[in-house]
This record gives sequence, C-alpha cells and structure tokens, in this order.
Amino acid sequence: MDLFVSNVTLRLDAKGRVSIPASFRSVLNRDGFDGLYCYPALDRPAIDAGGNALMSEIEALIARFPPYSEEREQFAAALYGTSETLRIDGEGRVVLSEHLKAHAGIKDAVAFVGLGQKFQIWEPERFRSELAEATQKVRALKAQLGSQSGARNAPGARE
Amino acid sequence: MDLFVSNVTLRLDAKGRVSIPASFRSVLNRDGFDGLYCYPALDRPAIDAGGNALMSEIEALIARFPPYSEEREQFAAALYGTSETLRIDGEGRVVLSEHLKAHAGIKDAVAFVGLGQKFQIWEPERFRSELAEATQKVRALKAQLGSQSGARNAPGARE
DNA sequence: GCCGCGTCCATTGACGCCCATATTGGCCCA
DNA sequence: TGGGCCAATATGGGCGTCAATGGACGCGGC
Repeated sequence: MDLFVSNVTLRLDAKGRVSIPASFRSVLNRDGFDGLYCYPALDRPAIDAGGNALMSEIEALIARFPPYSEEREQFAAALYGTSETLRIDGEGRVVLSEHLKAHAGIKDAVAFVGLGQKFQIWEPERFRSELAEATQKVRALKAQLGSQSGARNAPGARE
Repeated sequence: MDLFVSNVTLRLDAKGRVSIPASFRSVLNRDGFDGLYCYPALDRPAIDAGGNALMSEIEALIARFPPYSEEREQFAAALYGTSETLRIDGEGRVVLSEHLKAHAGIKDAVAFVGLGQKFQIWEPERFRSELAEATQKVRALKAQLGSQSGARNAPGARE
C-alpha cells in the first residue's frame, strides 16, 4: 500500500503528543522520509501532511510559475513559508506546533484523514461536517454522471 | 474468471470475522492486491469492496480535478478518507470496521453480492428487499420493451 | 535553577496469526 | 448410478505481538 487511506481519530496526551496511525507510518516509511512534513491547508481548517511525495507535489506546483514572478513568490511563501517538519518519536508520535493547532482548531483530539498522496489532520468535529458536505458533492456528481450516460454508470461512479 | 458474480450469505463469528467467498478471493488474488479495499456505498446501505481495479476507478475519478482544487480535496476526503484496506487472514477472512457495519446495518451476517468489477456487502435482509425492488424495476422495463428483439432477462434479474 | 523537549520504559487492549473442527460438495470407483 | 472417500471451505478458539497511550528520566537552554 502506498497511498494514505481511511480515517482515524486519536487523542493528544498531556504533553501534546499524538500517535500517527500505524498504516500512515508505514506509507511514510516506504516513502523514505524521516519526519512529517506539514503545513496549514490553504482554504480550510486542516493541516496537510505527508512525506517526500507531498514535497514533490508542492515543488511541481510552484515550478509552474516563472521564476521571480509574483505568483511564484506568493505560493512559495504560503506553502514553504508556513510548513514545518515535525519530529517523529520512537513510538511514532508527533507534537503539533501551536500555530498548526490554532489553524485547525485542534484541542485534545485529531482526525487523520487519508487523501491518497497526502493526508490531513482535522479537529474531529469539524471533519464530521466537512465529510458530510463532501459526500453530498460526490453524490451530486454521481447523479450527474448517471444521467449523462443513460442507465449505465460512468466509470468511477459509486453505486 | 476475473469478475465478481453471484451472491452468498455468510455469518460473522464471535470475533466479528467473516469469510470472503472463495470465488471472490480467487478474483482478488488474480487482481493482485493484498487485502480488501472497501468503503461505504454512496447512496445505499451497503459496502463497496474490491481490489486494484476498484482503487483505479476511484483514482481516475479524483484525477479529474486539478491538484489543490477545493473539489479534489473534498472528493479525496469523501472517497479515500472513508475507504479502508482490510487485512485478509490466513483463512480468507476479514473484520469489518464498526463504521462500515453501521453504514450497512450489519449485525451477525452479511450477503456478498458480485457486481463485476467490484462486489458489495449487505445486511442479508436489506439485500433481499433491495433485490425484490430491483426485480420489479427490471420486470417493468421488460414489459416496456415488450416483444422487442432479444429483450431477454436483464443480467441479474430473478424470475 | 526551572521549563521544555527528546528518549526510554510500562500497561492494556486490540488485532494478526496459527491450529483445530466441521460441513459442504465434488470426484472417483465400483 | 449410487455410495463413499477426499478436498476445500466455512467457522471456532487460543495465543503472541504490536499499536496506542501514559508516565519517568535526563539533557540541554533560556
């Protein structure tokens, strides 16, 4: 398995530590990255996290803009400038910075959500509502695809 | 055989384990995927399950959206975020998570239903009524088609 | 010093893995 | 063609290991 999938909710202990789910850790290990690369998600109260794959993605995104262009500088600042590399302890735990926790509204528990190439860290309650909203959108798209292609479901549509 | 077909009902044991039908397992083996990829079906109380073929479908669906777009993030959360890869033990059994069981209303038995590229897992009673309803629709459709060409029974129909 | 952080150790509960049994269904042979 | 043998599937249970969590110790730095 080389993708982040599923979601789990785990609690922070008194020292602010939280275990990274074992399945996510194994993906990170395979990816070969010592630590956890993360930054506040651009347009939502969550933390984006991942390893080398995520860093490459960001690099590619920024490389689309010409060097020294305004957009490039802004993207670089927004992504690189706010990112952190968290240390993972012997038990597979990390300590989120105050800045990250504030951005996501995290208090004493977090939800780890697999997104394929990366994963996000949410305050559990906020994730619940986000998920409900997202599910509605997917349903709408599926309905759209279904009506376009007649009785047959389009490839990729859920039943 | 590289498609999931037919349906079987099996019981969960005291530890919540349930055998995957041997015919389904052989398809999964051919597909080359160690484990069972599954997620709650979008608009019905069932669990979608499969191997690499199913994962590719999801991947293709998400790839429609550009990286870092809001839609992509939401789709990834709704699809990858709710997926799980279940481990298959030496006897070909899996343990369904509480979340999955809750979605499908599963208690102590499940019905495995082949759908070609993937299969679904239902609470047996619910599947019976779903099947009855589907049969009605197929009958109605068949009546509409009347004596047209080869309007034989549609695949999956029960007389 | 005191506080924060990093490393190490302990507990407990879940889960993976192994072995045992049964019941089904197919196959072979008379 | 019928009976019985065999194999594979479905199911039950025990046990060891690992993950998640909590806490202790020690080395810095402000």
